[in-house]
Amino acid sequence: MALLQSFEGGNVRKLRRHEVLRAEGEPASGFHLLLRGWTASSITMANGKRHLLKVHMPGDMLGMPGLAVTRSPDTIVALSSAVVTAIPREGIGRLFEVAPRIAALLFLISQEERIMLMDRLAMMAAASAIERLAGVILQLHDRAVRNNPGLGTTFSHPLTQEDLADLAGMTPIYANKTVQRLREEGLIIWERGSATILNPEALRELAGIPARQVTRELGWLPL
Amino acid sequence: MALLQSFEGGNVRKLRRHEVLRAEGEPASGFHLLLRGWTASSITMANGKRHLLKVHMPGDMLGMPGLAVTRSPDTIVALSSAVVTAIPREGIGRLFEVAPRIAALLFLISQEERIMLMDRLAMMAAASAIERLAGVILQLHDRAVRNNPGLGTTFSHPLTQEDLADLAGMTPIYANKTVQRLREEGLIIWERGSATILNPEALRELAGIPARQVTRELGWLPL
DNA sequence: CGCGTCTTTGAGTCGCTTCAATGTCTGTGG
DNA sequence: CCACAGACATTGAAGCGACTCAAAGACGCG
Repeated sequence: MALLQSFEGGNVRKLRRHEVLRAEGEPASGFHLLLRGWTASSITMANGKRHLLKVHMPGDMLGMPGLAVTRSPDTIVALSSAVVTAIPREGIGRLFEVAPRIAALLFLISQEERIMLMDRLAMMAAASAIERLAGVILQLHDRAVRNNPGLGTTFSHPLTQEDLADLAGMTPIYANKTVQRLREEGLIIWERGSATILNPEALRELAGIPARQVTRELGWLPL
Repeated sequence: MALLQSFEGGNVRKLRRHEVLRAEGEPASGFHLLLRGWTASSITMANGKRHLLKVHMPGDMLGMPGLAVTRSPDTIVALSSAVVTAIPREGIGRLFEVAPRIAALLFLISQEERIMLMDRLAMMAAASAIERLAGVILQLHDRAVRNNPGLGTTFSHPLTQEDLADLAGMTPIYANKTVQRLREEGLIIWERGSATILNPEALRELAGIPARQVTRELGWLPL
């Protein structure tokens, strides 16, 4: 990450909540690193419905898939006030030349991202509303913990219930009713600004997708 | 692709239809290259429902995301009789050392895969059954064309309507009814073994996600 | 020719959406 | 410090899209 930042040109940008960093269809020739705050990647369909693909937390790389296509496939929007730094694609090119191990790690991170998308895809396509919502909240917590080891079962977030609905693929009204069901069953606490996982095991079983464990054995990577 | 094959040890394997190459949860220390036939990647959830994440066609790399985790996240199953060749992860490691440009191209392919998953995710979460099915069939055709430029609007496939249902996230019964709606509206022909896109524009508009164009400008990659 | 796989059809039910309205919080200006 | 406005959360009722259950037809393979 520090190495990546060394390729930037001090190109830091501050975003206010709801401000768009990059819209679908715009040409894009690089990606961004999220330094502070939360952002999200979304796709708006021809039928007008919006879906939040992923929520980004500090340390995440934004807009990487856009490197492969001429026009940005997704819209990147700030969920809270946020700070990002732009990284030109030439930085990635250099990385593959001078730091093959880092490049390979970046490759592995992309595979992890694929797995997260695969899990979300399976859930959205084959799970009920309450299962989907359980999965979404669980994934948020998992990622909050990963970015901040030592975090307990409570994490803070800037999400509205409408954001949650767009993440879980349902109506805000039904998201509200489903949150209440999860509350009544003693699985979570959900309030403005923060959430708590009360029963991680039950929640994960409800979500229906197992926790993934990242490979630690990396001897096959270049040095 | 030829370079990748040079890393294999003649480790070719033939699969019969419905045979599983690699099941969810199994440890896996490499990936595969599909030489002939079609396979698919699927996830089965705790509630028992199966979802087909992606259909693979000859030339596709199978099980790449598994490199990042200790246990295979998905099940790879043959949709027709198929031939694959195993590629150990050490091959990938070497690639990043000796062929940075190829490694970078592999990285870009992973980003394309991410975009395909993002599109599918948005569709499954935010589109109606007929829109989802239109999108699925369109993506199959797009990929068939990409693997075989010069192909017209008809492509052959080994998919049953149940496979189609698992791809589009719906019941086989409803998939059947939805296929018939698409037929009645003159958008497609769907029969055992082959399919034809009758009205690509209308189908794409129905699907609600624009066609993506791959970057041709690759000057920023290492040589 | 017959059996298994796949496709098609119909009826009843339920999960989720839509529409409409009320209640509650948060920040901001007077 | 209070009043107000806008954003967000909550509630209820009606409607529809997709599922479930059940059964019959068609295809293709041995």
